[in-house]
Amino acid sequence: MIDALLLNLEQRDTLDEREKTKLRSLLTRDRRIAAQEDIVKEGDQPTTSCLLLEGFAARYTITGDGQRQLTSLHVPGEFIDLHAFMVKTMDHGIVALSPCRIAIAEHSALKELTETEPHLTRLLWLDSLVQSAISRQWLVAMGRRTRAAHLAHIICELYLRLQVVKRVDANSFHFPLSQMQMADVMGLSLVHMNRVIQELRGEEFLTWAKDRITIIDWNRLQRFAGFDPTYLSLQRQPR
Amino acid sequence: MIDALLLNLEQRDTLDEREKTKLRSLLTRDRRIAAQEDIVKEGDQPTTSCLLLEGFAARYTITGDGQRQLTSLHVPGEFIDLHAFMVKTMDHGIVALSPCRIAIAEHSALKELTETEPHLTRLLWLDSLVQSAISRQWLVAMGRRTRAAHLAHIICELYLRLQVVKRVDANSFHFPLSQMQMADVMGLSLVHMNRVIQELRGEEFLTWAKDRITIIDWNRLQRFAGFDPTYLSLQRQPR
DNA sequence: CGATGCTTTGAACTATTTCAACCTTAGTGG
DNA sequence: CCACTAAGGTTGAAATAGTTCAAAGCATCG
Repeated sequence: MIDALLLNLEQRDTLDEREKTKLRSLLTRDRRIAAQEDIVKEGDQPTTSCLLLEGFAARYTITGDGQRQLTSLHVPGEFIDLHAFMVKTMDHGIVALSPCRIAIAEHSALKELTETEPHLTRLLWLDSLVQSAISRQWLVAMGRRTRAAHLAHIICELYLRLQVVKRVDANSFHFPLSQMQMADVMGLSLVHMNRVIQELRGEEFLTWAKDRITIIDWNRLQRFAGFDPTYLSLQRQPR
Repeated sequence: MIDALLLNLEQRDTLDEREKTKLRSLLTRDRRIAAQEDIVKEGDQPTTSCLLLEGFAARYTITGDGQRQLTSLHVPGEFIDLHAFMVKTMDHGIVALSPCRIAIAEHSALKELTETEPHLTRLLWLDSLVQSAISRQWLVAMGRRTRAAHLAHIICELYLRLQVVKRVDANSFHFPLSQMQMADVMGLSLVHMNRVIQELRGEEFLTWAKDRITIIDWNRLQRFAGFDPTYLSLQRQPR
């Protein structure tokens, strides 16, 4: 069930059988969530944390005047609210952007893991550090790149994150977000988002139709985006 | 020496004497850095991590076309590159925005701490989670708030973070960043940054002259910024 | 077939950048 | 002490980027 999590962690370090068993025993129950439904709401004080098994999810915040900003996108194999176990109160919501399946871990079991499994603890901590690094790159893209380069950067990043968990097929991947949802990722209006997408299409970096993105020229796209994958920490080494 | 760190951690949970001693023994050497100098460079693979003791520091990334984006600001009591101990290669630089003093911890000692001190490990992890939460709020402000509200939000946040480590004096605090540095925080041109600052001055939310910001009306500023401090996790509770 | 939700387009309006000065302050050497 | 300089702050005006409003196109579903 938790294959995607193992792919994610084993991309960055090696796990022994005992550790894998421990993780499996941590994540027992699973749950299905419909598209557009909240997985966790702002203000919640959950007693469990969720691992995304299938689908796309996002963190979001609604501002006082009702606008929405998505602050991260999540793909299978990522913990989406692991931090709730130390932070206690959710300062943001998490929404399923497509039908999702999640596995659930009790906070008491996570706390016990930090007491008895220092290596696994470090790897889960690393997972949250990679998520931080992603947020920083999003800030760079939002603040100092052109909108087209910002979008290209997001697509490069998703391509690699999805590749790790075997959700990439040749040069294409399933990507079910609407242009409005992407506008909420990039902080743009829907109209402008549409024009930015057309810019990438026009330059023939990619095709994007229905629910599928296909990269036409990875190297050119990467160069255009100013994308450097260092921040994803994708090398396997002892941590 | 590490008083600011203790203020930071004890704001969120209680520490016993043994733990405080452990932290003191971790952070031995200290170092001074001149303003505008790099504390860590992008691409470095440090074998130590730094705690900021005095001054203002920032993470930054330079884009391909030479523009700079600051992705976080740091005040005394915060670890600035704790993550390097698991992430190995720095994907961004860290610069001293004013003269800084830092304390240094060996990665080997930090790793040992994760093996023997689960409670302290969780608190350091929490510190990195709060930094994540801050990045997310910056994304919201950059994407969906007016520029004036974005600036107001940053100031509200700094006010509380500085208050925790006793760097606030009544309603004012020392703030040595130039308008160009602030423009690099907000992803704006210098000219526009200047106009946004004048907007907050004009509304009499604050005064900002020389190196000092004074809040005139905290409640009005907070309301204008759409600021909700939940994300800073400032309540003391067992973690 | 009609309804619904997402995408695309045009045009007017607003926000932001860029360029080019000028102003103010603090420090430096004569 | 004063003239000079450098760095940061402020201003105006033209150019570019992004939003808003309004409408039309295009699939999918019952």
